[in-house]
Amino acid sequence: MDDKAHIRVLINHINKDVNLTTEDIDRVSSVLVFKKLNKKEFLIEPGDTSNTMNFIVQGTMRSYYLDENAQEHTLQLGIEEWWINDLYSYLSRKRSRMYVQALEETLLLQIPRLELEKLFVEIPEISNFFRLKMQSAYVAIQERVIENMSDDTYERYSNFRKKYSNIEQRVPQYIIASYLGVTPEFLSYLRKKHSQKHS
Amino acid sequence: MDDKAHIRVLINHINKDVNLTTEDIDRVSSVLVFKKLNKKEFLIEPGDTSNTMNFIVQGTMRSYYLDENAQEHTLQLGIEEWWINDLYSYLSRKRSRMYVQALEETLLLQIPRLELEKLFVEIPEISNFFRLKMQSAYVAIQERVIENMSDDTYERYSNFRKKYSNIEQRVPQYIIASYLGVTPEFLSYLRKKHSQKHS
DNA sequence: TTGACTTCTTAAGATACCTTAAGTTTTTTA
DNA sequence: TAAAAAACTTAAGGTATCTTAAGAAGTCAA
Repeated sequence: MDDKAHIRVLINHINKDVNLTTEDIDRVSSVLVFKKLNKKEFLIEPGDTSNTMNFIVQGTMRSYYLDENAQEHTLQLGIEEWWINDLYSYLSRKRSRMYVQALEETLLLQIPRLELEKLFVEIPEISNFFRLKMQSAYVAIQERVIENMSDDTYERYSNFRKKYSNIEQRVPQYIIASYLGVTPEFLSYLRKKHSQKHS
Repeated sequence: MDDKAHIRVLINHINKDVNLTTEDIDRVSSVLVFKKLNKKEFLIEPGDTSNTMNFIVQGTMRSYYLDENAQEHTLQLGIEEWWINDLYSYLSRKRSRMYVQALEETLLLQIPRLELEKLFVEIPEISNFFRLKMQSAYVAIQERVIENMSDDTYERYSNFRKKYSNIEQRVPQYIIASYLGVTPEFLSYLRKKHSQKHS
């Protein structure tokens, strides 16, 4: 796939929610930046400030942070046609405490923040698109708070597999454990317990 | 305090983040609705769809839901000059699974959704204001996911007291427990343990 | 293709948190 | 102001999850 085709993927993605004119598309295309990351390479590290919106064209990404005991906690996972970022840093203009990392060789399309703010003024549909994205990000994360508080771990694991069946196969178990908030040992124990029960 | 003074509180609140002209203020004021709730009265119950943005002029509110074991889980608390809602229902136009309830006699100023959408078009500053609110709601809830995953319960309780020192005194312990995701008994045990250590 | 590294599993002992139940204190209501 | 209701505490016993440690399996790099 060449650059134009990659850009087309992003444009189609946006056009699922709003309607861009041909001029809009050209204008948006003009501010896009490609970024290629090797496996395990970081897009953002603690201390950085996020200055771009990042659309995954190809690959797998995650965001995570280290707690005071140097334990990893995965906040977000993403594959093709997902947005990945530390929105806290991007929105607040403060330094990130997170890592945003490629789990495979990954190709991103980035929109620099200052360009995006111009686009918001020039193209209301772009503003609407990101408002919608923001809303679904909020709803998704609230969903997560609710799930973390109520369901038991195995149920959360099941839900995760249902919801992210496409991601689950591409991500190591220990990262899924760190997403669910348990140790890899315990997740392994649960998996065994349940596979025995259902066989 | 009379109605005009109450409206002034909301306008001042908005004007901390953006700048409304006198006409803007009149226009906004014209769509506001007062709503009074008795202690324990519900603003939203499961099955309802949220159709308003709700600003607390006076009182205390919380949103919570019941899990499959009929356990309460408090998602949001709010006092004077906070917004309270089930944003999931408001944004998605779907039925809520939550309760939004007054913990004291409470006075709200409401903006109906359809009116607000008109305001977004007429007054860009209002649109900006709610975009900012949306962003800080997102950042706050992400903060909460992070905290729930890393810190131990007592630390989360301490953080809660620091962050919401004004709220903590007005809300029963069992609601704080349900916000932190532990049983009231365990929170009570932690409180004792620590008060002994620090005396 | 082998060695080195990364990921996954197993298991024993430890701990945080829950459940139940009962008693005490505080707040609300009549 | 008494009675009822709501909220808080205490304690014993139970369970979910963690920690540590070691080995097995899978993947990557020379």
